[in-house]
Parts: sequence; structure tokens; C-alpha cells
Amino acid sequence: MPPKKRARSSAKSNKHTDADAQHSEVSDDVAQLKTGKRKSHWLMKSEAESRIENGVDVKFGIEDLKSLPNQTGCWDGVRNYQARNFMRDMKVGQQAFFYHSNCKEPGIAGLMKIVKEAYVDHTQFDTKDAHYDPSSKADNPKWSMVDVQFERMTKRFIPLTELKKYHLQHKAKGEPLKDMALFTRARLSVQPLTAEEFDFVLSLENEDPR
DNA sequence: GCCAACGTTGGC
DNA sequence: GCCAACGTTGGC
Repeated sequence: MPPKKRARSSAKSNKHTDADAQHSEVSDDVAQLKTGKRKSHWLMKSEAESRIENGVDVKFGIEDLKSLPNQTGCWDGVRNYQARNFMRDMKVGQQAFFYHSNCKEPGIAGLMKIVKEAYVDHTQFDTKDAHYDPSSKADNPKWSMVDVQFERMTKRFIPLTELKKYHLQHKAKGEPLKDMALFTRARLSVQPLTAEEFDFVLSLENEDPR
């Protein structure tokens, strides 16, 4: 049984998105090679607390991933073009933070890795699914998903509030989290991190909370 | 539960 | 292709 992720944007056609995304990906690649800031790590949001959407509970926390066979599941239900396009960029072996969103204490709970690259998200055709998309056709599916495997919990939960403090500090000083997508692109449920951002966030698990 | 931010839709 | 209206995200 596939996990249920939150991604609630209604999914009607958007004829510009695919082509635009490809163009920007090419120029991004060039820019990122030059700066050494190619996106290579990810942050993926999911709701760890129960919430009913279209009659279905969308709860899927890191413990739910951990309890699946092989601690592996598909990241279905993403219904936003930018988030989808980031999933299509993912490569096997890359690491992602598991972020708990829309809950009492939002933040990073653990690490997972990509174990299967993007393929068709079957839930878009499932009328019983919380993220069923009647506008997507079998001969031209709109939505993709990847498979992820639980890697480990972070040594401590890293709350959004703490990340935000660093983000604000770093904006002033030009340090690692100054452009972190979690703050510059707050509503994006699948987002890239540079290696520098990823390493900084991960280093926090060894620090005292502040 | 509120609502700011922002992505999507559709009339024109 | 503009942009007002609408719908969703997600912190608070």
C-alpha cells in the first residue's frame, strides 16, 4: 500500500510548465557547475499527523515510512509542477531530509535516500485516492513519484524555528542557509538543497538546540 | 481556526 | 497573454 503524501493543488493543465522547466534546468545546470552549487540533496515534506482529505487520511510520517517493508515506499500524491520536476531530477543514492509539515512542531525528523528514480504516480488515476486527478489521462500521465528508503532518524529533531533563526542570521552574513528553499519557497513540498545547505543542516544534529 | 503567500484558472 | 478571482499550503 503506497504512502499518502500531502499535495493538494488541483491539477489542471498548464501548457507552459514542462518546457519552461526544461529551459531553466539547462541554465541552472550551467550556473550550478560554475558555482559548485548544483542541487544534489532534497527536502521532502509530509504530514505526520492525521488529516482527512477527500475522505482519506493523508498521514504519512517518518515512522510510517520506517514501518513499510524494506523501510521503502513511493512518494506519491505530489500535485505541483515544480515539486514534480524536482522529483524527476532525483538520482538513485541521493539523500533527502524527511520534513514533518502542517503539525504542532514542524521540522526535520530524519534522512532517507532515493532508491528509484521518477516513474508514473498511479494514484493520479485512483478515484479513491486523496490526490486523484481526473484531468490526467493514462496515455499521458501528468504526475510522477520516486521511491525512497528510510535511512535514519536525525540524532535530534531539528525544528523549523531553529532553521529559521539560522536563515535570518545567514541572510545578513552570506552564510549557508541564506537562500534555503524552505524559506524562500515556503510552499514547495519537494525542494532542492545544495551540498553546502545540506551539510550545514545536518551538522545541527550534533549541536545543542538553540 | 486564521490568514498570508502564492500557484492555478479562466474570462476577456 | 493579462490579471482578478479562487484554491491550497502550512506556519502560527
